[in-house]
Amino acid sequence: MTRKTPSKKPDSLPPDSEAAFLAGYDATVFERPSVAVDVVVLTASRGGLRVALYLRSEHPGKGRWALPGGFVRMDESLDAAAARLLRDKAGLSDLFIEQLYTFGAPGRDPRWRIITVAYYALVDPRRFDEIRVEKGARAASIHVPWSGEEGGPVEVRGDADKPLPLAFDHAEIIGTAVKRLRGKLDYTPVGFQLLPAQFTLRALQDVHETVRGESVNKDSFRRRMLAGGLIEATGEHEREVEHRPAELYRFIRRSAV
Amino acid sequence: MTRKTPSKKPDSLPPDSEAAFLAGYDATVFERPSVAVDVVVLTASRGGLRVALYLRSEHPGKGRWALPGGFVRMDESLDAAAARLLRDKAGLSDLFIEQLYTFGAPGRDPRWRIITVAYYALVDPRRFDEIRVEKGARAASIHVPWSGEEGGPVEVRGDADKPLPLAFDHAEIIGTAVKRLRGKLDYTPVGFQLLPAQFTLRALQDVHETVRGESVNKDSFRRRMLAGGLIEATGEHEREVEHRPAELYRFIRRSAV
DNA sequence: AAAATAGTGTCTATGAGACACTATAGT
DNA sequence: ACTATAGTGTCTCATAGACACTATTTT
Repeated sequence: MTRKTPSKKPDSLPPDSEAAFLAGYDATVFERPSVAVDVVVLTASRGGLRVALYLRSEHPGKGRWALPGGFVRMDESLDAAAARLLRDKAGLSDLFIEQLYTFGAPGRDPRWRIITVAYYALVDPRRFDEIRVEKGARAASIHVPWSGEEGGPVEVRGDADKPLPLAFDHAEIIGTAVKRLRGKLDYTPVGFQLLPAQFTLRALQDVHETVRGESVNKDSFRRRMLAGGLIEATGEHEREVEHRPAELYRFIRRSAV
Repeated sequence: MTRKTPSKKPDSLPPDSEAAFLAGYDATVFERPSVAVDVVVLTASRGGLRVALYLRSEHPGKGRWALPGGFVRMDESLDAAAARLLRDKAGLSDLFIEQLYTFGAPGRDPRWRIITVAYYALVDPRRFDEIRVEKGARAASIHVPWSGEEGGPVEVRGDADKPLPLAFDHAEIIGTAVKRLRGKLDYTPVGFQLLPAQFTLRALQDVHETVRGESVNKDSFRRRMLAGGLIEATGEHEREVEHRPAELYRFIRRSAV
């Protein structure tokens, strides 16, 4: 890692000049923010949207719940850092994961300046429940106080619907993830990431209703999904249900066209 | 600015524990990436999409063209840094500006680790052309080698369609901005940010066609825009044109509902 | 048989595209 | 009068919602 020596540091420069730009450049050699990555691990089931949280046992944010996160290493990309944290803290890999937004308000961490690049990951409920239960890990249900894609912070609740206090600006980060997910649901194949490999149309509809926070028209939904060319029937049917078993479908990954 | 002293640094910790998290935390006291902000200033006219670029006069990237950018100060938010850079480097303020994506590949800057939070700003062609012409400022036209919202790097060209070499990963950053703009055009009032306060429906259609890179149906477009409730007629008409003058419209900012 | 959900067929309302037409400016 | 663009009316087609109906499993 080579560092530019802070030799060139002119006092007066014409504003907006390239030289002024480079002067500002050198200044950061002395003081830099820390850069972290936080991951919003989301799942959807009939009970609603859930997120993986960890209880902070030390200050700051002691006694509050936080997203899995950590600092970016100097030799890894942001995507790699997110994948590493997901693996180390939640024991999950090979998930859909995407960069969400970067949060950098000066006071968001009381210690010093920490800029966090937030990611969100999607996982089906079965794998979500398999998250290694380490000290303090918990699946919290998300309550969205806004409708549509307005955005804003959310509330999370634990067992018995008890509200969980969130550390830092994590309520806003989770809210941003929900907003993004709602926006992508209709136009991308993101919904399938919240389901196991095989699923019924009803399960797919449940996912859409859970994410959007409102019910959708059953007939239209079925037609749209079947006409979309993104799923195909497996020929198999679900078993051990108390009613007529539905056919199982699988998601077709868009092949190279 | 208080710094946690690097006193606590245990050698062996149970993996995935909170203590391990905090150890990783302390490590960053010693080595941190720099954090920059780059702004993609976009405008649309019948000639196509254009972006504001600056010639780099020093290494790295000497002789190449770069987005206006600079380092985030320790006491300002990311949004504030973007607004400051837009004002100082392009002389523009009060524009639509939004965070785009954060680029952090380890090798993207050959000097040392620089993570850049990219923003994009939209401006109408008249104001774009008013950008203070300082040393090296230039409006480059964007050529998009992909269709729809596939994404990927773009090419930029200067006068006489001469290709301009871009510094760092700025071709990818501009491509990401174009992709985002295309995605938002149909579902948000973002198109109006590329027009002056009063505009004709034809001008609005030009903006959509320029951004999307393909022609749209005239009748349907007019109906959609008029039915959308986002614009209203001013009663005035354009003047000094070689044909029937069109009515001028204005964008209605969504009032609190 | 009753209950519950899966899955199908048909009608209707809405909105986009296509096309034909009229209107109004400059030359 | 001719040309270019603005703006309107109407037809058709595709799709979403609504509703009624049939199908298949467990209890």
